[in-house]
Amino acid sequence: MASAKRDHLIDTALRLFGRDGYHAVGIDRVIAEAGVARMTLYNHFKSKDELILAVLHRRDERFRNSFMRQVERAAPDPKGRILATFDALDTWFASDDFTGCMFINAAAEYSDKNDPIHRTAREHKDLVVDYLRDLASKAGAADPDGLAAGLALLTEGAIVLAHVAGHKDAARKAKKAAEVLIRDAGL
Amino acid sequence: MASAKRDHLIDTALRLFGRDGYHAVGIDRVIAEAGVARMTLYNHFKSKDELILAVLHRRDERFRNSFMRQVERAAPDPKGRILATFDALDTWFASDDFTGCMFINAAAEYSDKNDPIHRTAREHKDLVVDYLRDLASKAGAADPDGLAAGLALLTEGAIVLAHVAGHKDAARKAKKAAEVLIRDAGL
DNA sequence: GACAATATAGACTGATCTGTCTATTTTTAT
DNA sequence: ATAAAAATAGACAGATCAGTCTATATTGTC
Repeated sequence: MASAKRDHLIDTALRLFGRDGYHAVGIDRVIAEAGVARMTLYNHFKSKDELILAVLHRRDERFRNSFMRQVERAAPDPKGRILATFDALDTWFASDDFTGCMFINAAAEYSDKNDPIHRTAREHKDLVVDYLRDLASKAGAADPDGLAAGLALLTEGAIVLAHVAGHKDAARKAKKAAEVLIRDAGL
Repeated sequence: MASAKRDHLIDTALRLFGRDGYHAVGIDRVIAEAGVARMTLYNHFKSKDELILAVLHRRDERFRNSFMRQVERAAPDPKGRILATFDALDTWFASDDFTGCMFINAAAEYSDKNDPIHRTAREHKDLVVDYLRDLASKAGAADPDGLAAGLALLTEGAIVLAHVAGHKDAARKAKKAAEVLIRDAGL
């Protein structure tokens, strides 16, 4: 299953889909940029949709191994980690190749809720909420579900305003609002 | 400029682009669904991109004449109107044809910040923030900019979680968080 | 070195894409 | 009624789309 070519194809497709979208990027461009033969792609993936799914899974995996780890490195305590979440967002938004969230963008292009691509996007967002709920719970919030919901709203809102509206300070604004919610939760 | 055919084309395209996305919907499908000749479309719009821009402008206009008016009808005072914003969101999310925000989705497919389509999406989001800032200011918030930013984050976050994650209660959760921010702003 | 697995280039299908052109018909306004 | 404007159907161009097939070449493994 795992192979160097397959890996390289996923990485290339991730970059292209992330920048230009899923429908706008054709198979031809993926294989050209990857420097790989057409049949190599189709030997590793049954279809373009399968490639997109592999891309989203890799993105999700990177989120866990990069974003989450960054938060965990930044602070030892749950409350500190909640706040560090918004610092990590800020870093992400500031990167040159920031083109929004691949899952939000995927759901935009595949609006059918039963489409595996949309479903994968949903699963990722549920993971984010679960992560925040876990932190809220460990931090001893009065209502962990409520706090997690508020934090998730601020997180997703920040991604949208940073990408769509170009608000460079979206993460910092979100952090300030998060501090209010955290205080309200008794922390 | 204005004509019945042109109007009908914009409405049809709005429905199709809104449901299936911008790249996924071709000119052929727009004219077929609109029951209009090919050249009729190209006589009214120079290109597909021009049609998309017309669609976004109509969507923005409908937002002002529908969403904003709904909020203004719901409450006479600024604070009440801020809260009514989230009720209006809730109604929107509950509609059968809810497929997310056309501006967020447009920015997803046209990530180049200088693309007129992306720019139009940005302008719409700025309008939303301006509207919330006006309400926050009139309500007498200590820091209208800060409150407006927080409310905008909750608004956009709710749209994303309702669409991508299918969270039916996103608007109500956002309203609860908004109440906390409003209280913190001294209202 | 031999064998099997993997990758290669590129032709090919059939569909779809945006946009142009023409020749004819319908609508509108005077 | 007549002239001008708008809409029509449909062919056409040239590009691109996803996906299949084949025949050759390059790998990696024992």
